[in-house]
Amino acid sequence: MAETNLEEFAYKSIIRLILDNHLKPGDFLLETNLSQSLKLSRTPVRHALGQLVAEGFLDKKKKKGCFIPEVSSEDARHVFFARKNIEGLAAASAARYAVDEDVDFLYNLIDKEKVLSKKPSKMAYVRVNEAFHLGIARISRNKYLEQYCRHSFWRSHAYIFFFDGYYSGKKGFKIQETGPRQHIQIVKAIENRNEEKAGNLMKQHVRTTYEQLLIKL
Amino acid sequence: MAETNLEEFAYKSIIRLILDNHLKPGDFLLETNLSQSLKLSRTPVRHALGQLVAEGFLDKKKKKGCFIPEVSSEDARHVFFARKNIEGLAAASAARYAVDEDVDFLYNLIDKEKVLSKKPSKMAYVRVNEAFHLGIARISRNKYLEQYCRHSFWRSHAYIFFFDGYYSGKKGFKIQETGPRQHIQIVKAIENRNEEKAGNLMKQHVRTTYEQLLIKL
DNA sequence: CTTTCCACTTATGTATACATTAATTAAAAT
DNA sequence: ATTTTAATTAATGTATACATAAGTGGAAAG
Repeated sequence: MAETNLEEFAYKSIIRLILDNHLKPGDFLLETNLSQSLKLSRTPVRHALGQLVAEGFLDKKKKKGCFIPEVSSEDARHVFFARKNIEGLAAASAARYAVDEDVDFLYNLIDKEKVLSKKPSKMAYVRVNEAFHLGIARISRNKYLEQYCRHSFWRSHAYIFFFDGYYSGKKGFKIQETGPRQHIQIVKAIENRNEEKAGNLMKQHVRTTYEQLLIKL
Repeated sequence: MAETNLEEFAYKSIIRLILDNHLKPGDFLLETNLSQSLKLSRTPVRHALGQLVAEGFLDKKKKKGCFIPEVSSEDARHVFFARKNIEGLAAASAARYAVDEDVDFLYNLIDKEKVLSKKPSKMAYVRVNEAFHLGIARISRNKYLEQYCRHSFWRSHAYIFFFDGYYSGKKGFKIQETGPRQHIQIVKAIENRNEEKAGNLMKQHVRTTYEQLLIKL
């Protein structure tokens, strides 16, 4: 917490709040509340919220406040369409630029996934999954692709949380078998420097995620 | 200028400043300067700068300030790669969702381009060109694609300005013949609802822009 | 019972004073 | 002459007081 200014602290705290604290779409994040609970003035909190809005992770109504974006099936279609194609590009690019260390990194994540499949914990699974997808985005070595991947990934995640009974308190979460299996195939394609295959597998993988979501809708 | 708050005013003014006022990569945009020249307090200016940094249009050094991102041939390659593919997706999507009004809108822009080719003015040309590209992004009816298009377009524009002698004061600007011609082809593909063709033509068009840039480098 | 209007509340929007720190410059020591 | 160090500067970072407007609820009119 030290070594960083209050704006950054506020920014990270708010993200943490969003990811960990079961905030529902439509919920407001009020400057006054946040500054009280984080024990700082409104100024850095306001700045952090502005960042999150600019990045597209929060929406905002003038003179009203910032809130978790509303969900809709149309919006889900849009975000998954964008994500599918952009992550596909990133995976293809990753297959081109990956060095051995990168491949090792991805295999390590897959090992962690295997361990988690024995003792399922949604929080842990989500983290590893995120590390995998954003890891490939990073390996693409293209900061623009990476930025768009990160954005569409996080934005799509609102749906995964929302429709998986996370907010409504359903318990029956279990890790999909398809996820880890597809991850392995993607890494193999990257390892073989097969750009086209890596891209197509990633597109397919994101499509699968979307289709599993649609069933619950 | 009315009907909007000062943060928005500051935001738009700064973008305008960047696009119109010959700012070079590495140039700083200082809160104090801006607030003086825009005749408002630092607060809304600071907020606007924060937005622009969060959106990736400006870079920032802690306790130092915000500045126009540095350029490099590697970065140019990255941004044009992303832009080419994403605008390609957007054009394909536009071919799917365009209504007659949209096609009219695009043909109108092309008419304006034709007029401009007689009396070339870089500023005017750049505006119409931007309206064309962002217009297609809008017609894609996908707000995520649109956001990424807008970002990569603006970011790539830094290069077009920079290497076109805009900063260095060279005068010999003339509108490329290829640009308007390719625009017409793209609109025709959209009019015919030919998604694949529209996408490929747009990719080709952005690639052309990049190649014309590389010659000057 | 419904609608309109007005004051009231609440949260953002803005200005300003002050704190902090990265960078620079000049002085001092080796 | 070069390096170290201390003071200055110039900008951001932060807190706070106040302004403003969007939403709310209740009283008055229909």
